[in-house]
Amino acid sequence: MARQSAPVIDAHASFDDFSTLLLEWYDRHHRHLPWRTPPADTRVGVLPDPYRVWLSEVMLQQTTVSAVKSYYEAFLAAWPTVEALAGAETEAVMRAWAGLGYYSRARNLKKCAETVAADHQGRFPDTEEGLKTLPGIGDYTAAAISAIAFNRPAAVVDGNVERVVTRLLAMETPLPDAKPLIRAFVANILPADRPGDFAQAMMDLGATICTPRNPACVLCPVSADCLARQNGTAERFPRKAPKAEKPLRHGAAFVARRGDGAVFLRKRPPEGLLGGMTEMPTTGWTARQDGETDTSAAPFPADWRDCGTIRHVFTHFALELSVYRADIQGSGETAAPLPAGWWSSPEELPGEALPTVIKKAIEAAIPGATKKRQRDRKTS
DNA sequence: CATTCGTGGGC
DNA sequence: TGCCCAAGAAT
Repeated sequence: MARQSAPVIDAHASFDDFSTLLLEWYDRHHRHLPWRTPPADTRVGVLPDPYRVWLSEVMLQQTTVSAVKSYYEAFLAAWPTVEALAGAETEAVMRAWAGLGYYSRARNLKKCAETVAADHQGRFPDTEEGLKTLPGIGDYTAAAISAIAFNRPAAVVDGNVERVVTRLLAMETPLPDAKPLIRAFVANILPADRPGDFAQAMMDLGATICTPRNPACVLCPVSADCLARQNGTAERFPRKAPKAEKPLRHGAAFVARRGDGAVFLRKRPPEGLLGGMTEMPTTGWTARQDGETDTSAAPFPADWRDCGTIRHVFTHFALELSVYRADIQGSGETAAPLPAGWWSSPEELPGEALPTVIKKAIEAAIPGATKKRQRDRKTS
């Protein structure tokens, strides 16, 4: 829209001091994060390990900093280099990723490490174009790695930057249509000397000052440049296309417990929802509830007992899962042959590649079963 | 290009 | 409680 391109051009001149003010703020108020090299170091040419930048950026895709921290530390301890990760077992990576969500990221992480180790001598490409050829690295992550790990002038646009820029310009164009305009604006104001710090400064500003609700405009280093601030409409940006409503799906899950406490598990298909992760036998999750028990869909005949229903909300649908438990006598022999899978002992179960929704279902059937064993509580 | 992909926290 | 959101990518 012509109406939107004009402000971007005008902005270039009037936002001349923007980067200076933002970087001065970042030098004093930047967040301290495990994967970050502080500006005192980057300013003298000390850059972070690209492997660590990549690992953190993939984990941070649609995921909060607080959720990522412990996973990042665990991955770095288990696999300190891209070669180490390339040599890991995929199943070990899936177990370590369990609970973080968006599990295709874990498989792509492993594939990417293998490619970098085998085809790039263990070194990540330094250009956006080169990085984007790798699995799991898209527009944002390629720009972020190029800027942060190699200090190249890439326009890094994530959700934070979208919010900051649409407010600065009071941009009426809704997302995602506004994305090219935002990228062009960022490319125009990008400081040639500190592109990595600039990218992180924009994200820190969005995360700590220019927040979705109740932005702290009074503390903002660039509030004088902000059109939404002048209009008192910061919270109205960014504008977004209306979202589709979430359908409700139903299903049933079957927790078979052996005499020694082991639980029967299987692996989900490698692609799609919770791809490659571990679960107990379940029905499909599109079946309509008919008011009758679902035990006719059980993986084998047994005395299936109703353990209630759990609810779980995914990105694009909600799930009501009926949970059943059967106690199998002896060492797991059933009236019918078992489907593909394995028995997981009480010691192994907490470390399996169990998504959160599956853990919730197991907990409904066997309280405490997925929790890592705690030391005996002393009655102090 | 619209849809498909998790989860936990904040209000 | 329900809705929004978080350093998006793949198809």
